[in-house]
Amino acid sequence: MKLTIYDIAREAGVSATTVSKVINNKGRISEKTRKKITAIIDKRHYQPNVLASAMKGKSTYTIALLIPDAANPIYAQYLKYIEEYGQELGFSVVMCSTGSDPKKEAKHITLLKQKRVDGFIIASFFKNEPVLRQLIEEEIPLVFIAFHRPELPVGSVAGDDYLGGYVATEHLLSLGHCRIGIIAEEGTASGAERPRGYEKALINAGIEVDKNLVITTTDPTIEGAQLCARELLTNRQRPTAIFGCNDILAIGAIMAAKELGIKIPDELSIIGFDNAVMCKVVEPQLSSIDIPIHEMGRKAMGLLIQQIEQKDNTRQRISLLPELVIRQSTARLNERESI
Amino acid sequence: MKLTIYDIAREAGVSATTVSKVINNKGRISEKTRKKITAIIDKRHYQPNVLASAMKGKSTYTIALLIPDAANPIYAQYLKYIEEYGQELGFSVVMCSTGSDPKKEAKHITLLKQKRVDGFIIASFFKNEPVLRQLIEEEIPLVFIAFHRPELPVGSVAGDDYLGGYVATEHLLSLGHCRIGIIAEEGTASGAERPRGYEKALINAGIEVDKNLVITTTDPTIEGAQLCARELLTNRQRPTAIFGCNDILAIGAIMAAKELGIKIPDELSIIGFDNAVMCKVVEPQLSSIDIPIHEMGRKAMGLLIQQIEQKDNTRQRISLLPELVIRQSTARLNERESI
DNA sequence: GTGAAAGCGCTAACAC
DNA sequence: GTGTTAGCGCTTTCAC
Repeated sequence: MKLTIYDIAREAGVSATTVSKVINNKGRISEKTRKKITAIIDKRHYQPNVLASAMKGKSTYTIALLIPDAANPIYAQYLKYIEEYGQELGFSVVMCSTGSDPKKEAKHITLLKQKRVDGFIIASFFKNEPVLRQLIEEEIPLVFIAFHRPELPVGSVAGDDYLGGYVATEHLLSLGHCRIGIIAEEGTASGAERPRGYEKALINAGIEVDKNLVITTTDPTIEGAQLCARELLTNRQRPTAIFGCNDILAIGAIMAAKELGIKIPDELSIIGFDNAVMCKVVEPQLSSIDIPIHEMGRKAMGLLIQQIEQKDNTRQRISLLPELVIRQSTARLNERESI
Repeated sequence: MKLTIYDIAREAGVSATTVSKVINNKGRISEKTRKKITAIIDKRHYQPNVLASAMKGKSTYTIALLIPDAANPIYAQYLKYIEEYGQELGFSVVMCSTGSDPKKEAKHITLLKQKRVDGFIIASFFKNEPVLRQLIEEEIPLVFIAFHRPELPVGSVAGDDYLGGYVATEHLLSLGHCRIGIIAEEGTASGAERPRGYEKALINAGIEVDKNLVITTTDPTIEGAQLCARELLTNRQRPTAIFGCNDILAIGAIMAAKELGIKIPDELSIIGFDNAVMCKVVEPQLSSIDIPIHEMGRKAMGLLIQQIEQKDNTRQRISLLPELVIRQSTARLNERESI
């Protein structure tokens, strides 16, 4: 703890400068002194103080990840993979749960700027526009994950939510379903794109979008979705399929169907989105749209590091392709039942 | 970014010291200069450089949380609540996934010591004993969450796993089950305590522990547990109840039962541990043992902050009481079936 | 090849 | 009440 570069220098009979050069592989050092110094460093378990070197303009090798809710399994996965890649590169990641609250967002950003983190990854969305613009203006390395903001000069990587919504709906369509309900989540970026894909797929199939079949909820929990689904399923003309814009929403729909004695998939097909672990656990197992989260996490971290290290100005927008995963919750429309 | 305390001092026509004192509420400053200085700080959006003040021996207001796997929903919850409380107190938390790998553990600790984090919270367990002892020796603030190490002078907060195992087993016993299988996880702290509770409950009930009914797995996934459960259920004399030492393990058992056409809870009762969200999603809904994770997270953070701020030496060991949550996967033993 | 000196932005004695 | 000075541990010219 109290061991400094001077202690090492003294023991090696050289100056602190020389030791610093050895540590950072800079300048010309004779093989002999280099060996001697590294030997002493090892012996004493000397570890340079990152704070001090950061003070001299070097990086802190720390980045911040802002996510709405760390306990949400999907976000937890982003965190995992971002951290995993960061670790390989020698970066630490500080995790910030914002609870989607603009005040907390601002508080975190302020604090972390004071701590001189090298950059930020913002997941899913960000409400505090002024703070965001400030970040961009100050040219602090910044990357979005799980959403795009095409109008902003910020790199981003996300699953293609629009396409995912399209694919999910098309799957249902291909099974003969025409009356397809959708439960969407309000206020998130994906909450807008996925329904757009849904609408597009319907229109392409020559089906008019029925507003009675579209529900948007502000309570994206199983219970909240269950409520929505109940509404959908007690319609005079109930849908034969439901697209839940994420797996939680879809599971809420499964719950509602069970409650109402509606058989899945015989009388009702349900598809989710995200392909979370839960899909394999519910009964029936939930068909879903898989997003390559691992790849997203690494790509986002990669983008950020690029900005940090090379002062690189290219801002990429990366969309990763979703994939349909068919399980037991979707089936061909049973003509007799559909009446 | 480039605004320093000197810029503020100059603008206010005072010295940097005075500004520093205002910021830290130290020494005597006239109300007039204080007002003037704070006004300028606000106007210029000046934010002190935490690195620089940390260099002068102050804290970094950053702590590290080491967990085996960030994507595990249970750990993600610890993270969430620790971060939440930390934030209230002005602390950032850097998240480290160790993958239970001693090398990674060491790498993280080394790096974070270089970054002068104020302290560490280690979750679930820690393999690298030498590194751990080093940490203790250096008197770096340290707290364990989700496990105890009574022989070490380290504060810790955990659910009472022993009691939890006892309660789970007793619940099964009270329903008339005598042949109770258990699927445990190898290598974790809770992986040892929960089975101990199970054994104690059996012994108290006058039932001998049958080693054929105890399985320990190194693969704590649904699939891994499914394998174990299959083994248990294809025994010549199969158990009438299974205690999964965590919910994932219990869900694996549910899967195995379904696969073998064994009805739950009519022919087989299953209980899990942790009371994760998944319990409500599986069919039948899983009885489980609830651990007050929120409280654990806050208590752990509180313990750590105490050590950091007050150089407090009392090392508390806090055990939080688990609670039985009965759902649909456990039922009274059907005498006819039990033969 | 190596070292002396200056300074990153801040705080803590210790004057005044 | 306020300022001067020194220094945290490191890196970086620039001189030798």
